[in-house]
Amino acid sequence: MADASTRTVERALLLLGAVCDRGAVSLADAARDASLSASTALRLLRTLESTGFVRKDEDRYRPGMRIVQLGAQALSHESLVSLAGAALDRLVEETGESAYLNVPADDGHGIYIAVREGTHSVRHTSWVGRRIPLTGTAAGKVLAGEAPTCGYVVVRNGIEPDVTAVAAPVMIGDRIAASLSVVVPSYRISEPQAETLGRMVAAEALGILNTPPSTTPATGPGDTSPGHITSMGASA
Amino acid sequence: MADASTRTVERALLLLGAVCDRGAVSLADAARDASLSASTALRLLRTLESTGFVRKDEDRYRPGMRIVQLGAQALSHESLVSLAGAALDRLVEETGESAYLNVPADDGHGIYIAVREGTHSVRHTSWVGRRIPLTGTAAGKVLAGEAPTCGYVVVRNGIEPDVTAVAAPVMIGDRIAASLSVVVPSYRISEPQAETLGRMVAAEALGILNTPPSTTPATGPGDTSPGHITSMGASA
DNA sequence: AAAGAGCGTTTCAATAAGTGAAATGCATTA
DNA sequence: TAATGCATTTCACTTATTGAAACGCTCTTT
Repeated sequence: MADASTRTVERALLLLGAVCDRGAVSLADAARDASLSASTALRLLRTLESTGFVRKDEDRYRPGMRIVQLGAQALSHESLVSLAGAALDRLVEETGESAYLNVPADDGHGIYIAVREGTHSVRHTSWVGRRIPLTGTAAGKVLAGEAPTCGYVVVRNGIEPDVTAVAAPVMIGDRIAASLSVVVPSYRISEPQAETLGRMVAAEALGILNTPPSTTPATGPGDTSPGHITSMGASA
Repeated sequence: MADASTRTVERALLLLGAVCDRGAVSLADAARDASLSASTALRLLRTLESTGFVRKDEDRYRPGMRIVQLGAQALSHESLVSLAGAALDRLVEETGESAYLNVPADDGHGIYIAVREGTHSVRHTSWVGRRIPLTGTAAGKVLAGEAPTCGYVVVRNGIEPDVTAVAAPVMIGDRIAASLSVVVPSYRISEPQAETLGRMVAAEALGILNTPPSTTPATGPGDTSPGHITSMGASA
C-alpha cells in the first residue's frame, strides 16, 4: 500500500487549492501551478465548477460557493485551535515565551482558546477559558479591530503590570477570527525586540489560514514548514 | 459534451460534502450517503485525508484543516452576498417586503451589504453601504449577539418609526457572520405575523450556509430548493 | 457460546475512465 | 503579417479506477 491515493482526485484538489490560493486564476496558470496539461486541468476545473467548488468568471476561475459553505461548516473554535497549534509551538520554540490564541466572546470580552506555556522559568501564565477585556490588552485591541497597519499591537505594562504583550490578528476573509499573541515579562524584552517579535507574531498569524498544513503530503512527518521566521535573540 | 465531468472527482467531492454536512461520519455512512461501495469510499476518503481535506478521528471522518483554510480564504462579503442572494429573493417573493443582509462594520456599527426591495408600493427602503447602530435595530441586535434562543429578533418601531424589523443571524461555525432581515411597515403586520416571519427569516438564515446551492448539478436550472418555507399571508 | 450482523479493510481481475499530444480558432502582441 | 499565448476539442492509448468477494474484527442476538 505505497499510496492509497487517487491521482485524479489529488490533482483536482491541487487545482482547487491553486484557485483558492490565487483567488482568481486562468486555466493556463492553474495548470502550471498543478503541473498538469491544459486539457486535464480544464476537465478537472469543469468538474469543480459543476459541483460549485469553483466558479468561472470571465476566463478566470475563482473559489466557488460550495467551498465557502463547507469551510463555514467546518470552522469552529476547535478547528482554529488545531490550525493555530503549529504556529503557537513555533512561537514558543523560537522565543521561549508563552503564546496564546484568543477569540471574541459574546459579551464584549475575549477568551483564551489555546495556550502554550513558555520555557523560561520566569514566564507569563494563563489558561484556556480565561476572559480578557477588549481594552488595555494587546489581544483585546486586536480583537476590537484596533491593530494598526503594521499588523500587530504591542502593549507594555497594560492591565497586567510588568508584562509586555504582542498580538496580531488572524484574519478570515475580511473579518478578524482570532488574536495570536506572545506575552513576555517586560524586563526581558526591549522595545526594538518587541517590534521584531511583533513582526514574527504577525507573520505567524497570517500563515495560520494561508499556508497549507503540508504542501507535499508524501513528505513524511518531521518537516518544518518553509519560510522560517528569523529567530529573535531573546536574551536579557 | 454531454458531461465534461470526472466521475472520480465528483464522487470524492460528494464524499467531502457528506463529511462536512454530517460533521462526523463513519465510512459506511459516508459510502451510503454518496451511493458508493465501501471500498471506493474508503479509497477516496483516504485521498481526501492525505490532502488534509478530511481527517480521521477514531473511525469517524471529520472535516479537515484544508477545507477550513480554503473556505476562510474564499469567505468575503462578496461571497456572503452571493450565498444570501437566493434567500433574499425568496423572502421578497414570499412576503413582498424588503429584505436585507447586514454585517458588522469596524466601528461598532453594522452596514447593509445586500438589498432586495419589496414589491409593495409602500415599502421600506435602504441601500448598500448604509450604516446602522447596533442598538435599537433588529439587525444590530443580531450582530451584537443579542438574538434570543428562538433564533430571531423583532423590533417594532425602534430607531426607525412605523416599521417593524425582523432579523436572524447567519452563523458561520460558532460566530455571527451576518444578519438577515425583513423590514415591514408596522401597520401591515401584526405581532403574531411578525413571529411567523421571524421563523421564516431564521430558517432562511440557517440555510444560507447549510444548504448546498444545488444538490444535483445535473438537474438543470429552474428548480427551487426543497423544504419550502410556508408562505405567510401578508395581508393587511 | 455460538450464530449473526455490521463494520473497516484488503485483494484482484475487468474494463471503464482519465490522460496528454496534437490540432483548432481566437485574441493579443510584435 | 507573423508570432505568441490561450481556451477548447478530439482521440487513440492504456493507466488507473472499480466493486464484488473474502477476511478479521467487534457487537448484538439467540
